[in-house]
Amino acid sequence: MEDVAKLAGVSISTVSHVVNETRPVAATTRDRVLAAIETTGYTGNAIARSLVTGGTKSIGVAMSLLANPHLPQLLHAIEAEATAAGYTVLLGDTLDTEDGERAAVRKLQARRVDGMLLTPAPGDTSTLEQLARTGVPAVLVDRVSHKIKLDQVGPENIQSTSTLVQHLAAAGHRRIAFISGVEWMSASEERTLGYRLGLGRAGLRWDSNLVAGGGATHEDGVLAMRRLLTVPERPTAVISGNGAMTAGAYREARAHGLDIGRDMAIVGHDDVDWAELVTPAITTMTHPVDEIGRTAVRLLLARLDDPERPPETTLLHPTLIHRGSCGCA
Amino acid sequence: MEDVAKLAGVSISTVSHVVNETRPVAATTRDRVLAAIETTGYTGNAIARSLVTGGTKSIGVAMSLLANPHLPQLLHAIEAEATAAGYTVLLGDTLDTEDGERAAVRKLQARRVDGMLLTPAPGDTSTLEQLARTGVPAVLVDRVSHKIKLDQVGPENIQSTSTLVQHLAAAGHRRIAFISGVEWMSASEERTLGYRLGLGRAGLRWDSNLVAGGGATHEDGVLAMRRLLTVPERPTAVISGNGAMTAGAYREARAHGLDIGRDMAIVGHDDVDWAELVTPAITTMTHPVDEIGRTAVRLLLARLDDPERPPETTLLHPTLIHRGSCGCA
DNA sequence: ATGGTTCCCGCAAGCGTTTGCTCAGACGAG
DNA sequence: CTCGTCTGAGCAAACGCTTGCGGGAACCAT
Repeated sequence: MEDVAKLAGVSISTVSHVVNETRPVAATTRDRVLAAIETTGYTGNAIARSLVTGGTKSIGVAMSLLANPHLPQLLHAIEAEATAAGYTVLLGDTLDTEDGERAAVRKLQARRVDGMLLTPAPGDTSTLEQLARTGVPAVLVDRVSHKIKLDQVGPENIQSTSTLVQHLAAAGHRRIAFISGVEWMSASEERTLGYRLGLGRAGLRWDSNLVAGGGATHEDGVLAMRRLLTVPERPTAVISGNGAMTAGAYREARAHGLDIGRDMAIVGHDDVDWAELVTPAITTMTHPVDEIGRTAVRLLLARLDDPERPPETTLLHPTLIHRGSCGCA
Repeated sequence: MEDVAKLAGVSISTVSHVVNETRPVAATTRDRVLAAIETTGYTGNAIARSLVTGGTKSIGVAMSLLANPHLPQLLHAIEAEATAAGYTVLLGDTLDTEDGERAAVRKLQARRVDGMLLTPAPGDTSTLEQLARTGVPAVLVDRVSHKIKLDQVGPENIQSTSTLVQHLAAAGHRRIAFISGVEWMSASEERTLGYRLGLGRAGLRWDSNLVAGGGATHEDGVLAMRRLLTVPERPTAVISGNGAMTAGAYREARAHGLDIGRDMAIVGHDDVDWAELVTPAITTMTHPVDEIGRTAVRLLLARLDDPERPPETTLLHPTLIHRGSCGCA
């Protein structure tokens, strides 16, 4: 910067003002400075800037890099939105454990990020408290909970699952089963709730035999489907609580010789990338992942702008992607 | 920090030395400082530290967040290895375009990362030159090129494709086709090379009718397979150049009523997550993604440690995941 | 001419750490 | 008792930038 100033024949403060457009500079002077910057290849030192301004223009993203099925899309959306606002993204892997989360958050804090996007690990609370205590603005992504007074963004689960039920009911199904997710996740609870809600709206009765699960993996889906196929008056349609389990259920149904779409309708949540590669392609509720990412960043920036604004929870509605596995049409 | 010093009744320089263990401090003094740190809740300011030390203990990762099929695994490995060494990961999305790449690299440089991991966008060179010019240590990940004098890590393509050919030949196939990737990627060239090499080793003749492609998407795979199915004396086995095309080829073959594994063997590269969800499951060469990520970080750290060491290119060998789609067994 | 405005721009004080120098005191040896 | 050695700790100068304050030149109206 000193070199630039010297080359342009001005003081470094003028260079600073030119770079930041922080006070009017005579056109000719500005041009000279700009030229000097060009020839010296000067790149501002964000570190030094941060030291004096107090902000780092960076946000931390703490989530499980492996457990999130939408990570690429989500990160892409976050990165784009952040970059557009002049922010950089720092990564922290929570490993989906309390300890990992604590470590990730600490690390990000030590880096003095201006704010954080966090997908909390199961069972956690202490980290959230620490966040609140240290006053680092944060918004919770994807795993939403009403008992927390923080900004949050996530998919809407109740109505969307209900939609799934109603869609199947409209196609004539009367025995609609549900493969539920792991219990500690509020998303699972909500989807289960939505299932019941949908049944009610469709005028169908809840039958505990038609609910299987409590898992999240491919294998869990296999087992759940296996069990559902043994219940008397077996279901003609199955709704799966998450992407991986949908795959397992799908395989298992086919392994039993069922023609998916005809003998058995299968629909799921989470639009995984292979959903349309299998035959029949899977009908799912697809999450507005991009929108979630962007909204999260926007919420964070809004809070950075006005720390006093009341916490806000945004639920984004999944949309039904109608493909072959539900058998209608 | 000043508060800590005051509270402990020492100078801030002593506090610094206690924190960094950078010079012996009398036990009693140290204890007092430590206690003071505890009660004040002091957390070192990484920003200020960076300003004076010149290093940021951070590395930039510049790649296409969307185009890389292994992003989660790769990022996870990178993050873990970096964190273990006390480094933080900054993200930059190249969008897989020259402009995006340039912007990402610039941004990361402005953040003064100590080094970068880069998956270069197609056709790029200018960014690499700039990197070299500005002297920011970098290692190229996944997309390797021999004409570049930088540290590089990526999958080995020639031998591994050859292995695929030989595997099929050993199962009795004589008409083995190849769906090649896009031309500008060195990985594609290498795989094509490996295909020819494998043919040679298996004592088979190269037949230009059996090479289709020049793409990367699902649709490209569909078209390539469609064409292959029209050649006289049609192939009994197909090797696909990348994951998405494998899916397309698979679908198209099945759409033609072929029983994959019996009528037609299909094997591919890139072990995508749905490879074992389809029936028959797909035999593929799976890339050692974790290893690639870890190695990349290690290479970078080594260079940070000794900037003068000669550039090194590490090729990691994919391994054959034997599943049903090749029909042998 | 002269006082008052307006425009531009330079000065210098930090921002929170690290670190080379320096120094005071304690202790042994001569 | 003096001097050389250590050990332990403080001083102050950077690091590269932002920004409040102040000053000089040019211009206008009187």
